[in-house]
Amino acid sequence: MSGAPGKTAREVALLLADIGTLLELNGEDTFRARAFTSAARALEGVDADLVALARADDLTSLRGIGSGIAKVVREYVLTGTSSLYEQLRSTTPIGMYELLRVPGLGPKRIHTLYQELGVDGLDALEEAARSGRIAAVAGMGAKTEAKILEGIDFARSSRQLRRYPEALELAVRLLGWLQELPDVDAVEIVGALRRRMEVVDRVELVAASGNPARVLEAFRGLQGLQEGEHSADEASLVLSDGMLARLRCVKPARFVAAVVWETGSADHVSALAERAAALGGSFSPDGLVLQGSAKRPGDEGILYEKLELQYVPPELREGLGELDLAAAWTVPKLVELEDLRGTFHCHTTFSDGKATLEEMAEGARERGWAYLGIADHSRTAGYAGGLSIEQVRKQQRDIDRYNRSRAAEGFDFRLFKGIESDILSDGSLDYPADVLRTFDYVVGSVHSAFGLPREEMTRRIVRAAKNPFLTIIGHMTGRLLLTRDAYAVDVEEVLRAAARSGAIVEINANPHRLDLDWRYVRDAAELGILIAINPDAHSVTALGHVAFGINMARKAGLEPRQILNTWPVEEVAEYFAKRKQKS
DNA sequence: GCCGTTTTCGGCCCGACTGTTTTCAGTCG
Repeated sequence: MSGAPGKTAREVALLLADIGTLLELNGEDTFRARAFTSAARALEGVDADLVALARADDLTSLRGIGSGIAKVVREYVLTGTSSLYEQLRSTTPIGMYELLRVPGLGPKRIHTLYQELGVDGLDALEEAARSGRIAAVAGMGAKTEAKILEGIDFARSSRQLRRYPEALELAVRLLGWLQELPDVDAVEIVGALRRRMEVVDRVELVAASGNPARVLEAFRGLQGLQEGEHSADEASLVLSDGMLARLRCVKPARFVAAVVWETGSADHVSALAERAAALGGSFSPDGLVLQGSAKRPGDEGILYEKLELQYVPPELREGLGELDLAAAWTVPKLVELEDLRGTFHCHTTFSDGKATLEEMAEGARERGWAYLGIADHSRTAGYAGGLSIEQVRKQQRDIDRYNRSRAAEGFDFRLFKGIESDILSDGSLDYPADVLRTFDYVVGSVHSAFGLPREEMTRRIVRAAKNPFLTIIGHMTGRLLLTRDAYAVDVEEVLRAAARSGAIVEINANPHRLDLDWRYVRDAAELGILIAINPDAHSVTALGHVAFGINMARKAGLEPRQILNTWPVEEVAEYFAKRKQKS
């Protein structure tokens, strides 16, 4: 759990990104800070042995890394620490990070507020705003102050929360550490994380041991963690970055029941308890009792069976009616990652992607996929290198050429010609009809004018959903988890329009989005809407984001057939062609 | 701090929007 040398590229990327943020917060030159940020991004997808490169003095061969950053990386991978990072950390109050979560506050203003008013965290920010001192700072005024005050609640509410991948990473490390303990017989990640929730407020684990007290003692002694609350069979710790970790440790005979108890939502678990009571028994944190005797189910399936229920996968244990399905033995056979044969929303170097068309295609083939849809940004998205009509034509020629050469080589793989077209303010798409017609499919997304009134935004997206050129509605609400709320839109109304027009709805699998929200995906599925799981990948590695989308599809109870990317290539092509015929 | 067949210095994705301003800075996507 500590900083041994031999860092992975990912760990180095995290360090460089953190340094970039710290430099910004310290009011350093924007371009210097950006150099660290872009070096971090460049390293994210790199599969290089940084230790070897550092030893060979060859780090600068990597794009985005010059002599200055090479020194930082070298020190970090060889010694496990970075003096630049330590120095920045020691002079930057920890609360400054939280200020970045306040909408309307960027690094410049944060630095100014720190210099002028000593604002070093959310509490100080609120105090300064309430006393009217922010409006008095040069360059800011009453409106800025009011907006900041509004944003503080948002920043506070997301303080302890973590997105799934970050929480999972921590949980896996704790899991590995626990598995190494000689006293531990078994460990399982439980709670919201095991239910694959998109955001969690804590990491929870259950361990089995003949000596729970000793395991909990070791857990409480973990390096770098402060002790929180604890009771007889559990301990909680607040980690240095504010995340909460909780361990429950029980005797092996109680393990399975404890795992089920700690995994389900409160509603799911109380429904299980009701079920046990109806059978004349009981289900509690201590275990399952039926016919007067304590049961020791060997696995979770047996526990559900003893309650005369079909097994319920963790993703569905939310208390949303899943026990009715389990009692009727009609739990859906949930989609799995292996069911995917391709995906449809990927970017390339034609717009703001990091990998070329060919690299993305090869990445998809290596995953065993049969097809990949390329959907770069459309021309209005200037900030993301959106494609002019000429570039569209060029890309389509490249795709045709690629497909021909694969076919000639006998490979069973196909690229689809798509585009992520901006849905403009009036609900129209971003190219004239004669250009839209040339795509196999169109993902329509909102990237601008987020502040439209709810009715207008709904009208805008409904109009797009009715447009026969639009095939898939991309990230429906524009939310960025823990960063930006969904814009105001009547999702139900858009879904009804999509159901009528035959538009597909995307689960954007980027772990920062996971949009459409799985709760609405349930509604979409009930309306018979077809779902696409799209990684919104800007690199080959990010194709793997589809796994997060699968999590959401499973939470929504989807079976493979309800998801376009599980279909064989011929059926997908046919669906696209039919959709276009309506235009 | 990075980068280079317009540059080893002087740029750095770029345009819309907002609020603060009297010509622009900061944020956002």
